[in-house]
Amino acid sequence: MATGRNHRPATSRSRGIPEATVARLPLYLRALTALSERSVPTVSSEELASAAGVNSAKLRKDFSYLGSYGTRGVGYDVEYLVYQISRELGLTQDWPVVIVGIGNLGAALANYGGFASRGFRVAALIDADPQLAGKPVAGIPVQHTDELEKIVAENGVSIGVIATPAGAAQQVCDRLVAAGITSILNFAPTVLSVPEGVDVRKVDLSIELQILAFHEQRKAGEEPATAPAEVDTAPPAAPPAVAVTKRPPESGPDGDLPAVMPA
Amino acid sequence: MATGRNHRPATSRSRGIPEATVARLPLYLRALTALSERSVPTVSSEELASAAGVNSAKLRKDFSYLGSYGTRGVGYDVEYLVYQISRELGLTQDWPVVIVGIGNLGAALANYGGFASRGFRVAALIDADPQLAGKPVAGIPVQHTDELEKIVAENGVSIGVIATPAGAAQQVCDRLVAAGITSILNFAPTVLSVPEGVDVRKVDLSIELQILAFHEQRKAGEEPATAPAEVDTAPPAAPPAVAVTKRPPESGPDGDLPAVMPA
DNA sequence: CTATCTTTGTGCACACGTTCACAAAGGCAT
DNA sequence: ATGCCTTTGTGAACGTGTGCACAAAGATAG
Repeated sequence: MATGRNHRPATSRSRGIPEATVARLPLYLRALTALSERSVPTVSSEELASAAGVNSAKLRKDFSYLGSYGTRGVGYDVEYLVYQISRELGLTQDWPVVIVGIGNLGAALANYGGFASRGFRVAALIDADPQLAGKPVAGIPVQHTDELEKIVAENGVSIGVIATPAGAAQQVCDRLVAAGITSILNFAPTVLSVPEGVDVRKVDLSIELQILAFHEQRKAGEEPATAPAEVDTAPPAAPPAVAVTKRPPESGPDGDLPAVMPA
Repeated sequence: MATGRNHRPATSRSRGIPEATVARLPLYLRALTALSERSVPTVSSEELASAAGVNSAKLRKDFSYLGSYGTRGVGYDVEYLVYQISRELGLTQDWPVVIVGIGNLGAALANYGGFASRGFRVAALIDADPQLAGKPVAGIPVQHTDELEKIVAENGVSIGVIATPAGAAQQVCDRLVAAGITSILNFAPTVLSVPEGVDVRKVDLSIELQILAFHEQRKAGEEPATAPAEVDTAPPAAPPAVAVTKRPPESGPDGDLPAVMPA
C-alpha cells in the first residue's frame, strides 16, 4: 500500500516472500501466541488456519515460503513457529517508534497496550501545539515538533506514525523522511508522496466505511425489502454541461482530521 | 477482508465491479471532492490519478466499470463524477452507525469529524460499563449494552463499529449480527466469525506495524550499515524437540485491547 | 520391519489485478 | 469542413494470489 511511487513489484524480491503472505504472518503469529499461552505444543495446519480465519492450503503454502517447519503426520511446533515468524517479521529486534500528532487518536495510540508487547516501543510523542509540550500522555511527555529531527536521530527511529490533521500530514511526512525515517503508518486521510525506498501504509476509517456502504447497498438492492431511506439528491446535469456549483473554498476534502479529534 | 466465510468470489457479481476497484473509489472521491471545492471543472485521468496516488491506466479502467463518464480529448467532469461515485458507493443514502466500546479509541472515533460529512451518522454509542451510561461523548450520551438490540432495531442501523477489547469482540459481534447488522468494522485485534451475508472489515494497528517492520528489516539487511540493535533471543530448539516453556495462562494474544485504552 | 494412517508440502489450473499500448472519439483551430 | 491534437476506453499480455488434490514424509502400532 505504499502510495508514493507504486513501481515496486508486489513481491519482496530478497527471499521472495509474497506480499500477501507477509500480510498474513501477523495473523498467524497472533493465533500461535494464543496457543503458546495455553501451552499447546503443536497445531495442524487445519486448526491454525481456522483460528486465523484462513484456508488451510493457503496457510501451508504461506509457511512453505519460510521453509519446511512442519512435521508430516503431526503438524507444527507452536513455539518454534512463533520464533520463526517473529524472526521473519523482524520482531526479535527493538523498533523505536515516534507518534506525531497527539490529538484524540494520537493519545489513543500512545495508550495502546499491544505496542510494547511485540518489539515496538514508543520512543517519543510529538505535537506542534506548544501548549502540549511537556505534558505527559500515557506516561510519556509530549515534545514539540521542533525537536523532531533530533529525536529521530538520537533514538535511531525508523518507523513513524502520523496522526495529525490531513493538512499537516505531508509536511510532517517530509520532515520524518528527511530525518531518516523509512517506514510510515499514516492515519491522516491524505495520499502521502514519499521518495523511493520509503514504505507507507495507511489506515483510513472513512475509506473502510465507504467500502462497507457499497456492499451494504448491494445487499439492500438485491432483496426488495429493507432499503434505507433514500435521500433524494438531484444529479448534476450530464457531463457536457460544465457544472458551476461553487462551494466555500479551502478546507480539506474529508473530515480533514484523521479518525480523531474534536472537529 | 471479510474473515468469517472466505468463499465469496472477490468480485461483486451484481454489476461486476471488481473489489480492488471498489476499494479505490473512496480515494478518487476524496481527490475529486478537493477539486470540486476549488471549483475545478474538469480533470484528466493523468491529473486525477496523480492526486489519488495511482497509475492513470488503472484509474481509467476503474472508471470504465462505472460507465463512460469521460470526454475524450478533455477529461472528466468533476461534479458529475463526484455524483456518480457517491451514488455507486451508496453515499447518497443516510447510514446510521453504532460504535460499541467507548474507550480511548471509541471516543476518538465518535469525535471523528469526517463521519457526518459523507452519509455516515453516529446513531449511538454503546458501552458495557454502567459508569459510562448517560455520560456524553462527542455530544452523544453513551448507552448501556443492554439497549443494543433496541437501538439497532429502532434506528435501522446496518453498520456497526467494534472498538472493544479483543475478549469482548466476538460476543459483541454476535449480538450485533443477531440484532440485524450486516456490516462490521472491527478495531479489536481478533478474527471475528460471522454468518454468510455479513461483511467484516478490520483495522489493526499492530498488523500494520509488523508489516512495516518486515520491510524495514529487509532494507536494513540489504545495506550493511544502520542495522538496529539486534536483540539476541535464543531460538527454541529445533521443531522435533517439543518445547515446554510455559507462560502465565489466560490473557489475550496481543495487547488484547484494540489500538486503544490505558492498558 | 512392515503396514497403516495422518498431515505436510507443492504442482497445477484458474481467477483476479495491473499495465501497456493503441485505436476510436471528440474538441479546436484554421 | 478538414485535419491536428489530446485524452479516453479497452484488448491483450503478464504477474500475483488462491485453492484443489495428491504424492511424499513421517509417526505409530503391531
